[in-house]
Amino acid sequence: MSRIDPSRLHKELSVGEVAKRSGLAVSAIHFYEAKGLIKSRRNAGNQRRYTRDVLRRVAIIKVAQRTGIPLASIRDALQTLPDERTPNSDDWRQLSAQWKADLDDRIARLTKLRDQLSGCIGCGCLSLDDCPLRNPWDELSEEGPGPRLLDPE
Amino acid sequence: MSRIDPSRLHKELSVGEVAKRSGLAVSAIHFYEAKGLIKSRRNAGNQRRYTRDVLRRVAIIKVAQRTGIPLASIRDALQTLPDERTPNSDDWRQLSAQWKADLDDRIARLTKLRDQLSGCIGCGCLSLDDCPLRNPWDELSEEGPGPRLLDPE
DNA sequence: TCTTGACCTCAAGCTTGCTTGAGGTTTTAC
DNA sequence: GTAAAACCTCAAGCAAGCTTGAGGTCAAGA
Repeated sequence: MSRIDPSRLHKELSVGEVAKRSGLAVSAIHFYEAKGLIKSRRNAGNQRRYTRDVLRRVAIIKVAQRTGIPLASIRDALQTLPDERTPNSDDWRQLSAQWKADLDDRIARLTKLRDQLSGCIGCGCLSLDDCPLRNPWDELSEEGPGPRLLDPE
Repeated sequence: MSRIDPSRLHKELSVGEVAKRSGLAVSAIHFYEAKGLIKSRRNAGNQRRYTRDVLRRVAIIKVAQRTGIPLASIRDALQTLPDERTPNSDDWRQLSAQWKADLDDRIARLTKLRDQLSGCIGCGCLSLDDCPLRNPWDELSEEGPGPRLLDPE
């Protein structure tokens, strides 16, 4: 009775298909695989074949990236998922809760910075040693451009 | 009557002194100069000598960096200041107002992302095409790691 | 005077997240 | 059966924001 063609439903995906469906470049998918964020099997001709759960994984990766999480951390998080299993909503709940906490933190720090900036606009206190903007020691180093190696440890 | 020694007050600063007082590495100061964010004159022995306003400029640079503004933009902003003038509080007002707007924007986008994340935690909708997290087209690309070249144009 | 320590100029390296290109194989469509 | 499209593997490149190193000069103190 099913109108769904099982051969189509269970077909593995080539990189090109994953790329199209995920909106990523093929090279990015190769890259993610090289970095251990996703996996594939190879067919007889050594071409990558993906199971459909890769689409969900990629979606998760993209969301996490938007929150500012570096790929290495995303990889670690994804590795907490049982291997080769399509991430289910419990998995997603866990990951997203963690990432939401990170986001909350980043938002809080940016907001604090903004408020200090507002308070300091025009005050000229940037020259004073007690200006809050010049003494950011109560804030973790921002995620933006800058030297990670110098992050407070 | 002044107890302040003018020779000390008007002394130019060496890179090392700027580094110590600003908390930056000497190499970073060289780098900023190479990138046109700050300037120096050279003494007879070709060593850099800075006027004290460099400290304020550096402070401004650091604040701007914390907001996530790239160095090139900071340089452009600083170049709107009359050359060789110590930035005063009017200058600062202008710059910081602009940067505050940027910050507001970034915060807004992160907040929206967080709210979507909250709404989606556990919903499993990451697999659906109409999940708000999978359709971020109403948000500008985040400032975090990721391909700038693919930013929506 | 002489010895450090601070300074100088390149050039190259590092990290993150990919892209691009070269040179070659496989799959697919006609 | 063949040509084009898609795929493969490296290697190198790019951007940002610096750091590190090499090789050499300058300045300040004993």
